Amino acid sequence: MSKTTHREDHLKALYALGHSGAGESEWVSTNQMASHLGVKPPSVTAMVHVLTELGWAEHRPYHGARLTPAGEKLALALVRKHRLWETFLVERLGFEWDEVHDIAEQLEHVDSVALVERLDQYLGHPDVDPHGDPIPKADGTFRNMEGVMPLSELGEFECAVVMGVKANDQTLAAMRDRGLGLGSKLTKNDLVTLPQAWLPQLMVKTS
Amino acid sequence: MSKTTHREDHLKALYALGHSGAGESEWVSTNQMASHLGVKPPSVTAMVHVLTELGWAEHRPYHGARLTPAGEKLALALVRKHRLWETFLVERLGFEWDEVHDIAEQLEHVDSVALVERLDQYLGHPDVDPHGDPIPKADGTFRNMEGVMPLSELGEFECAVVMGVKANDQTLAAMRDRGLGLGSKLTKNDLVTLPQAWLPQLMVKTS
DNA sequence: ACTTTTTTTTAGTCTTGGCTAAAGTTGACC
DNA sequence: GGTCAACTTTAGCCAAGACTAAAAAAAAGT
Repeated sequence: MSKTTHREDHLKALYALGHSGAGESEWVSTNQMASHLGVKPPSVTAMVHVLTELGWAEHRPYHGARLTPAGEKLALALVRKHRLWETFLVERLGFEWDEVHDIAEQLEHVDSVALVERLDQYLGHPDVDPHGDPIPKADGTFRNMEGVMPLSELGEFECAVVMGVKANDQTLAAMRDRGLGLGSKLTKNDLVTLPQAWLPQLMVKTS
Repeated sequence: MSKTTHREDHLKALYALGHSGAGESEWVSTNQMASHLGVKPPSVTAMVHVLTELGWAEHRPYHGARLTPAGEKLALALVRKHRLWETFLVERLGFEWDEVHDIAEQLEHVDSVALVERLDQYLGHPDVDPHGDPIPKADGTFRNMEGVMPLSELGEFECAVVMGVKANDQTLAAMRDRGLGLGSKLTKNDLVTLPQAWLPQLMVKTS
């Protein structure tokens, strides 16, 4: 991996782990990043220092790290690229939604602003990727995701529509085998017939 | 750059410099490779040793290096990827032929056999890239390029068609400004009106 | 054929990012 | 509040690939 790719991977980890909730960028521990990146903690400490030097992250020793606004902007651009490529792979090349993550992981590091913008245009400025995750616009704004929540947190409902999925490739493939996809309609009955592990992973909206 | 990317770049250099003529893989000097890759000769020597270890090249000290059949196969796969991506960028994303080399240089290192094959299919199994260079098939075979030669080597002719261009991005842009492209028709008159430096770069076929 | 120049390789150093082992902090539990 | 466990950082080492400077080989000139 290039110097740049390494930095980008750590930026993305910081972003991914610091935005699990709905709020602002949260402090992320070295251990969390290390296990997320498949690397040992000391390596993360070293890279966090580099990101700090670059003004992309701040570091409170023994406490954690988080993105600066500048770092957040860069991270969002990476998320944008990743999700646009995933959309391309599924919509245009005919891949399944469980096959595209690793390929997009490589494509997102290609460095060309013109390429991203042309790809976005070619795809018709999509709002969400094949997993229902919103695609940031070039200015960093997001599609509004109000009313979407995990199926496990839904109380009483009659009918819900799948708006997104948070799962690994293996689970995604299993869901596909079951006929589940974006837009699938669910009823109360599915709460007991679907694998229980899937309930927090299925992001739905009542209709 | 990753370890793999570095190796691939040296393989490609070996391929590009060893196939200028029509014959088999020729011996390439360390200096040639170094200047082609923008690197100093000792770095090339080191990498050639690595490629030799891997069975992709052979090295005759103080004489040069050349690809083994295994290395040639890998190099051809890289050329295939590069030219397919260039075709995608021009045909689908609307880039100009002088804008795509550097982007394709990055895209070609993405590692996924399925991606290349789907891309090839999506593009309709093109025979040549936007510069008229033949795109190797998955099995390594090429489109037949008989009868195509540099305009400078053409003797008497009435009308010639541009089948390919061997030029850097700057020259490509200048040719585009002149209205030159694949399929452009040329006459004897163009031999004197066109910049003389272009004559060996324009690959043509009499019609 | 011998010397000189050019090219190539070897030797040794630097940078970047990874690792293990040891030292330093933090926080939790009595 | 003291001790202990968990987590984080520092220290020191390795690998890969780049570089410069020096040695070795090949090529060229006389």
